[in-house]
Amino acid sequence: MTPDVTAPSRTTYRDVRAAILSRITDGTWGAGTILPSEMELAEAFGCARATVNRAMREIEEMGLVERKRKSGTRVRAAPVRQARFEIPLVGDEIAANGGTYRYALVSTATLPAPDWLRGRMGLGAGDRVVHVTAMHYADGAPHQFEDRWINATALPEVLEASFDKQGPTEWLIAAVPYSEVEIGLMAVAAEGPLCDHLGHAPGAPVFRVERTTWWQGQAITHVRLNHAPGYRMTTRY
Amino acid sequence: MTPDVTAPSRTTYRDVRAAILSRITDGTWGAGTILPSEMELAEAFGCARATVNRAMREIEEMGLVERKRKSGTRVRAAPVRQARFEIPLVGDEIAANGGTYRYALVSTATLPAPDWLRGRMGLGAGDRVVHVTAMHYADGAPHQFEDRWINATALPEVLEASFDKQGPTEWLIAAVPYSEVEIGLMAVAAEGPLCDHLGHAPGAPVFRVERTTWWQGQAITHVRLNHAPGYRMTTRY
DNA sequence: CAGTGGTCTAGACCACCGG
DNA sequence: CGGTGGTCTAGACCACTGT
Repeated sequence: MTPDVTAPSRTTYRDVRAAILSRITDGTWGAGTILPSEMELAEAFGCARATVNRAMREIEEMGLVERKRKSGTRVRAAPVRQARFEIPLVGDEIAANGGTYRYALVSTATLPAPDWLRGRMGLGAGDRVVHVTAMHYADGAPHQFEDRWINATALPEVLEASFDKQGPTEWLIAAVPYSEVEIGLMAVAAEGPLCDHLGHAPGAPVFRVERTTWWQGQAITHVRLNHAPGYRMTTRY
Repeated sequence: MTPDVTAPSRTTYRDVRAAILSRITDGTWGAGTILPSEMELAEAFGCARATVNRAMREIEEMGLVERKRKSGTRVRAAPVRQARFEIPLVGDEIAANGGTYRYALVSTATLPAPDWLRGRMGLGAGDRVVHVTAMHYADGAPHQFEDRWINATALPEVLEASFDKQGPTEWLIAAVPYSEVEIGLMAVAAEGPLCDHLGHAPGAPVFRVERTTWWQGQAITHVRLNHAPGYRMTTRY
């Protein structure tokens, strides 16, 4: 047997995905087009149907097509655009950008949960929380002001924790397994301690990330991450 | 043969995924743990390795585990948290919240690309752009001020387009196949026409989504979507 | 080198749903 | 009803990488 010299490796699901994607993005298969069935594509590409299926599932997940049994796969008119943003630890984010990270605890206190927090976290009247504020610096300049509340009823260990050297985020990661998270992004006006710590003028626009974390149905922590002027959250897709 | 009355259907990849997830989220498999190999899990769950593989791939995609050949699957210490935000058409977003949507064109103009835009979009000195500004209302109240620039050199049809009744986003979706997008989120201070249209006081914090769209290596459009006070972008995961 | 994940295959059965 | 996607299987080969 003379082996096939041009030895084309098998068709991979990446090949199929790329081929289909390019037909969609170059307009060959415009919005509303029904794509050939998986069987037909498998034959056309010379591969198994499972391979086409995986390619198609990924394209569907990207939001470019809509799949339904019997009716087939249709190119979406208005792609469900979804952007993915990485939510790294602030220290990692700064290091990734080549900066030097520094952490500084500002304050800690244990107190009954204020009303607005009880609503957010679904706490009862008797629940106590630990309130931590801290600063994160990049290359010596203020980068983020962290304002965090931790449910001491659900997580009594927090009463023993010190956040002198280690930020509350790191402590929580070690203390609590994976959890459900609700994130909100917004623009707010700088006021109070925020101005002092971030060097904002009062009323200046602050980019804020608000995050509430739940574990097994209980709210564990609520945090406001307030960013220094000029901060942008970006992504490509 | 008496058929199995309790007829357990086969183990699906969802079953496997749920089982593994619960062991991770309840702390049974804490951060750093090396999970059993796919073969072992397949045997344990009584299913094919491909089924375990699919479950594991999805868990990996959620950012909970890290997989490497030979070394196996390890539970991440600091989960690469990635939040997915839906980026719907503003009209759809308002309708989804039960509001009434209204669109109003504010201005259009054709002009040479200003310097800052040439940088963003990679345009040459001679390139012309169409500048469109428009308002989006929810239940009659200002919701979003859109400030968009479209590359007329790459997309000459835009010169004939009217944005009286239809927003530029809708027009672009119909005119350009799927494209690559760069998104930035930020907080800025309200100024100029923004104040008038959104009802912000000058200097008030504005949540802005900036988006640049590319198609086949060419920048097609750059848009700033400025939101009315109180706007939040939220997601859960 | 050997173990782990990465992927493909050929075949099968099933669930859904449009005509 | 019949076609389409959804999924599982058993087996195989491969690519990477720790030891």
